[in-house]
Amino acid sequence: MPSDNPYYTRAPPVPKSLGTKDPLFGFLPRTITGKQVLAAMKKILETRKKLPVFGQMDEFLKMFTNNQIIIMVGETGSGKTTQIPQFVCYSDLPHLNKGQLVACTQPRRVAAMSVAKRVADEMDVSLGKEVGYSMRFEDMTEPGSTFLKYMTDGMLLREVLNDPDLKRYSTIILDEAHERTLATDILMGLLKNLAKRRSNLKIVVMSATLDAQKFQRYFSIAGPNAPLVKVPGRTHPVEVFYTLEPEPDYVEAAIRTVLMIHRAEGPGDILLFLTGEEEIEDACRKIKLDVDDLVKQDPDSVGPLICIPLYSSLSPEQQQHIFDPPPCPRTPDGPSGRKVVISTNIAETSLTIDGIVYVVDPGFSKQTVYNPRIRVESLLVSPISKASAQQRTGRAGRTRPGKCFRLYTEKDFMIELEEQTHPEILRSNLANTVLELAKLGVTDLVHFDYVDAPAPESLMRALELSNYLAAIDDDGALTPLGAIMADFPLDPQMAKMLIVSPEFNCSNEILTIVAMLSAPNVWSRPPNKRKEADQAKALLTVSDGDHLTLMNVFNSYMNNKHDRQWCWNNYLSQRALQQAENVRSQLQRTMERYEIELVTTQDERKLWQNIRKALVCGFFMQVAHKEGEKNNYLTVKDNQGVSFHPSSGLDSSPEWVVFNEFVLTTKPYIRTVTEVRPEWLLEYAPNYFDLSTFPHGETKRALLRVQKERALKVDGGASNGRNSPASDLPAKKRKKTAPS
DNA sequence: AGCATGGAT
Repeated sequence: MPSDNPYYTRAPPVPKSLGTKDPLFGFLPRTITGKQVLAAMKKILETRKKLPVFGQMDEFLKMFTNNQIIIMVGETGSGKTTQIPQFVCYSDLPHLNKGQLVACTQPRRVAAMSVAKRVADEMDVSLGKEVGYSMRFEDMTEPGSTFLKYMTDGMLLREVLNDPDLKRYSTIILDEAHERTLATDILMGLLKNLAKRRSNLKIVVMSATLDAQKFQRYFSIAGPNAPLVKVPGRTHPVEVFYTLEPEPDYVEAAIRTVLMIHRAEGPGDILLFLTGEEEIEDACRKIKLDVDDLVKQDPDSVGPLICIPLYSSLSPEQQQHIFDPPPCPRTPDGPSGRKVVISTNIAETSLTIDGIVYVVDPGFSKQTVYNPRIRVESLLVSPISKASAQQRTGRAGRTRPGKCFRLYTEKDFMIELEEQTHPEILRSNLANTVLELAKLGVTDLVHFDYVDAPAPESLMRALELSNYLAAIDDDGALTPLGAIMADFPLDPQMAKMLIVSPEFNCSNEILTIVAMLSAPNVWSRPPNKRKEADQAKALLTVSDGDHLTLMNVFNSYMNNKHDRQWCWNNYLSQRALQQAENVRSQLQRTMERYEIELVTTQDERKLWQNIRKALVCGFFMQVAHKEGEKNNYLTVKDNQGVSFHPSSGLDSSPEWVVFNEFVLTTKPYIRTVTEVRPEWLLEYAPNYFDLSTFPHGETKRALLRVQKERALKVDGGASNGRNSPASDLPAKKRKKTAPS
């Protein structure tokens, strides 16, 4: 996406770091001497020179000069992320060619931003000018000036959709390729292909050691293997301990281990990996109680200890606590204090905590698994891979030699753990990916040159969905509607619903609902304030459907002028609501590009009905039908038994509902549920609800009854007989009447 | 009846 596009906002400059590591630390304006400046320059250069990768500059540049694609392997602390892109700039000299850029992708936003800042400092240029970064909602680049751009991998993937040749880039560096994010995997496939078309494009793939061979073989376009540059890391040794027997209860074992370390090991902070919010908060409470007991028994030998939880739904301010210093000894010469950070796998890659000397690794994490047969993504607690275990271990050796306690046997590590975590492309719903590839003209999705090919069944499921949504025709080619859908940063169901919503005179409302569904959960429910939070939620609930409740929350937030206190009083996350507002305006700009009108219906009852009709146009494959008297529902066609998620505010138990997602936690649940009428299913999704091919059962019988009633009505002249909007492009100019 | 990662657009 070009940076001169008004679609993106410029973020305020990142404030200069005041840390003691900053080469300008202690500098006071208008008092600087030449000696100070030289010292700062020397300091920057010396830090760079100490990086292992610096010694291999010449080797890298030779390899880079002579090859189009190279693989670069560097462990943590090698300096590859900050240095290699600079080396490439010295080689490419992109600033001589106006508008030319070197890009370096990162899987995470924070990394793109902080690395760009560091590199701007090293090159002595200002961030956002010569060196910049680009990610969703934040473009810190200047067209014409920026020649080195750090960006998220998803951002570059978006950019390819509109400029398949990526002509502005002289070199593209894919960093952290071993993480195998969906976006990086697709980019690898596309870039391998693009390299054949653009001989002047260079590609550098940077990864951890284990995967190098795989990438070398995959990118072997000029020989049996793509050339490799290998740089050692710079970390401290970590001693690894295993349990002798498998631990039946890993949380209990983890707590025991933390206490053991606290009593018996020397100073240094602890990092414990658990799987989720509840488990973490629980462990924090238990450890605190146990330590209090220990201190009571033996105050002279047990130091104070603080527990700090870390998971993604905490606010950035709360996350900052991981950098708090450990507590002071209770008496000047008493036993030293210790900090325990209890974290999800967010601390495995995304956040580094200095001062960690001990890691406790029970060997589990929550992972999404996709089951294409029932079209369901679910979160499961699963054993981690060897690569993950090593990554966790490494977190103990950032500042000095450390210890890692693995709560499983060495035999289990050797035999039971997989080498690598399965790449995301093998574990995901590919609906978005299929549209993106189709937009790039990839028609044979099964034979696309993937690093790891997804299961054909996953692709078939995604193609089937796209076809029912009329985004892809029966020959697998993208329809004009599909081309528009691919441009929205949304799941195809939501894109479809948004694009057809002007037909129902409710695009204004659907835009809000889609934005809310794309944002993080807005409801906060603190464990000690559950009742109050539920009461506050009840006041904002619209009993006709959870989608309408989401809309109501957003509108109330706007009516209350984004008030912080109002959010707080109503147990709502202001961060999530702000995010929804951001998404909403981004989507609105995309709508404007395609002249999709923003319209509404005045009559409130009609409006709600229209909204539900638009929902059906996108989510007709996610419909459940009530079976029997109680809260028992069966999903249509798949016949999966489901219940409403406890968070649902829908109280009337209607016969037919659409749902936004299926979640498998303690039970199969459907979350965010709204009542719909069965005749809409037949009218707006006739292909999917073709009863002649429908599985037999109560659902089919109910639909047949509806069909019969409809036929009678048509004879009475109630239907206007026009085409269903579910298969059409939106009409640009429409009458302001809602369809009957 | 009982709310469950983390990353991206």
